[in-house]
Parts: sequence; C-alpha cells; structure tokens
Amino acid sequence: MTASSTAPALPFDPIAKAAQTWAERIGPNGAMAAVTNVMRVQQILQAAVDEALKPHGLTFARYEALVLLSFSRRGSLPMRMMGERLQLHPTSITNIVDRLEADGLARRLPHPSDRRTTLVELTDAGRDRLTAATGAVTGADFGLRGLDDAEVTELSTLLTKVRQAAGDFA
Amino acid sequence: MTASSTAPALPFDPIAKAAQTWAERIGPNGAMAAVTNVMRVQQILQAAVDEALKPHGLTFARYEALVLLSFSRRGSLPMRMMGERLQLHPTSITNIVDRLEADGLARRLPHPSDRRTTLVELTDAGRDRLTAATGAVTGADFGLRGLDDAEVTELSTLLTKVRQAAGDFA
DNA sequence: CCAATCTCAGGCTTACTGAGATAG
DNA sequence: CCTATCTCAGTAAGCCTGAGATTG
Repeated sequence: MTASSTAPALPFDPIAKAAQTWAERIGPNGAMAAVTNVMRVQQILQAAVDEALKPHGLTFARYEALVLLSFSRRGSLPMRMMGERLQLHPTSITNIVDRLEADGLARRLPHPSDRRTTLVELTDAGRDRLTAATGAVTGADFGLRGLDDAEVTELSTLLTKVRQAAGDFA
Repeated sequence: MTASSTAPALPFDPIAKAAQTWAERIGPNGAMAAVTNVMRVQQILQAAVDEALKPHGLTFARYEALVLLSFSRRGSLPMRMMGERLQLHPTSITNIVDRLEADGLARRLPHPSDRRTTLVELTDAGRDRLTAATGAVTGADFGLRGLDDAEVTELSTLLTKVRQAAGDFA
C-alpha cells in the first residue's frame, strides 16, 4: 500500500545531486530540493508507519481516524467533522468508516437531533486496537529518526508555516 | 489527481490541536505532529505542483523524470538507473516512460552493448516541454510559500537528516 | 544454470466526480 | 425550493506482486 523502497540505497544523495546540477544549469532554487525532500520523506514515513501498523490491521489514515474519535469529548463525531479534521474527501471518510466498522473498531450511530448526520463512535475493540497500535507506532518513533527533540519541533514549525501560507487553516 | 482541498479551512490548526490533546492524554510526542505535518504538506505541495504542471500535460513524477534525463551527460539513461534515482519501482518507470513516449517527449533506445537494457532519451519536444514546465513550476515557487530562503534551506537540512537516518542513501 | 532487465497482467488502495436519497 | 449530509457507481491514477521473455 505504500511506496517503500525498491532500490538498494545509493552511495550519494540523489536530491542533493539534482539540486547541485539544477543550480549549475538553471540557477539556485532551494525550493526544488525542499519539495523533493518533502515528497521523499513522506514516502519513507508512510512506509514506516504502515509497517508498524500492519500487524494491527490498520493504515495510517484509519489510525488517524481512531485517534480523532478517541480525542472527541463524547466519544463520537459526525462524519462531516471527521472529514474537516482529517482533511479528507467525504467519500474517503465513508470508505474509512466502512472499513473500521467492518473490523468492529467503530460503529455508526444516528445523530439524535439531525437525522441527516451520522455519528461515528469507537467500540471497545477499537479502543483496545488503538492502544496497541499507538504502542507500535510510538515505539517506532513514527518512523522519524535522525532528529533530536529540538529538530523535530523545528521541523513542525517550518511545515506549519507552509500549511498556514497555503491557507490550510486560519 | 491529487488530494487538494475539500474543507473550507478550519479556524484553528487541527494538527496542533491533536498534538495538544495527545500530550495531555498520552504524553508529549512531537514526532506524531511532525509526521502528520509532513503528510499534510506533501499533499499541499503535490497539489500545487500538479496544478502548475497540468497545463503542460505533466505530473510531478513525469516532470522529475524529464529533469533527470536532461541532467544526464549523454542525454539518455537506462530505465534501471531512472528507477534508482527517482526511487521508483521498475514497473512505475515502465509506466512513466510509456506516457512520456506516447506524448513524444522521450523515446526508448536500445543499449549499444547490453541488449537487456533500454535507454531513454529526451526528444526535442521533451526538452521544450521541460523548459516551459520548469518556468511554470518555479514561477509557483513549487507551491512552497511562507518560508524565506534560510528556512527553506533549514527544512531541506532536517529532511535530509531523516532520509539519511532511514538509509535512503549512504 | 543463475542473475539482471524490462514488460505485462492483475489486483489493491485512494481520491475524485456526479447522481441520488433523505432530511433540515 | 434550496441546502446539507451521506452513500453509491464509475473513473482514473499510482504502486505493488508475480510471471514471463530476453539477454548476460
């Protein structure tokens, strides 16, 4: 399901090399290297997290959904709100909830007042699964190694700036 | 083809909020927030770059392939090497080259000495297309806004550390 | 005989569009 | 009558596995 590696690790950094050639021929452009770095690191992290979650029968998207549900005050959320928080298309939420429900980790409930709305709630099995999966994923540092705590914070700060500039949130 | 938005922008940062709740209930874990940030920023950048490339009939993956070919000394590369450099599965390379060839941007050539190997070479049309696409994508800063030059460099430095720790290159 | 390179067939996952049902 | 919420069907893309052909 995820990128993951195929190549046996190059003896040099292909992104740095491309950036160097780019600078020589086209002109300095750090954005190119930064964007490629983001793309590649995303692949690496996705593969690492999916690997840690695989024994628990979850993907990162479904894991995020479980976390979100467990964080809600009432233990349930409208599907629409899940889409907003997870930045996913409504039909993707339908798909994710379908699978969680099929695995017995969540269940759909009718909204008490708005009958258009469907609430999603964690089951006990979902809570247990989440606990186990969280252990696996934090045990693997979410695939994020090579950075100390300060650097991890710095990384989040920089990426949050990018998201804000892109209008991801107000 | 790409994530792109559905939600109308939240009034707060959902990743920061999740990180805060996580810290309260489970314990501090900056890695979770950093990983989620990488995932989301990758979506944003992918959407921005694909948008800039769409008028030129290219995806980011195909654009990267064109750049790689244009950077090669002889103007051609074996498909196997393209896979190594772009970190892609061999069948994905086949697919990308199929499309580039169908659009007349690249062509397959027999390797002069090793007949198992297929070389890929840019056509003149491919070179022109690449020039135009590069203008579009750099004109959009590769979708990377909100960071100054020093921050862009810092971002690449941090992500390169992650890649190296993950064994992406030696 | 074994390894390397590429291709093809098939399947899986994801995300989107558009349409429809139900409800406010 | 119009909007909101969710679901379903169909489409398209990407990547993967496994098998096969050709060559070294």
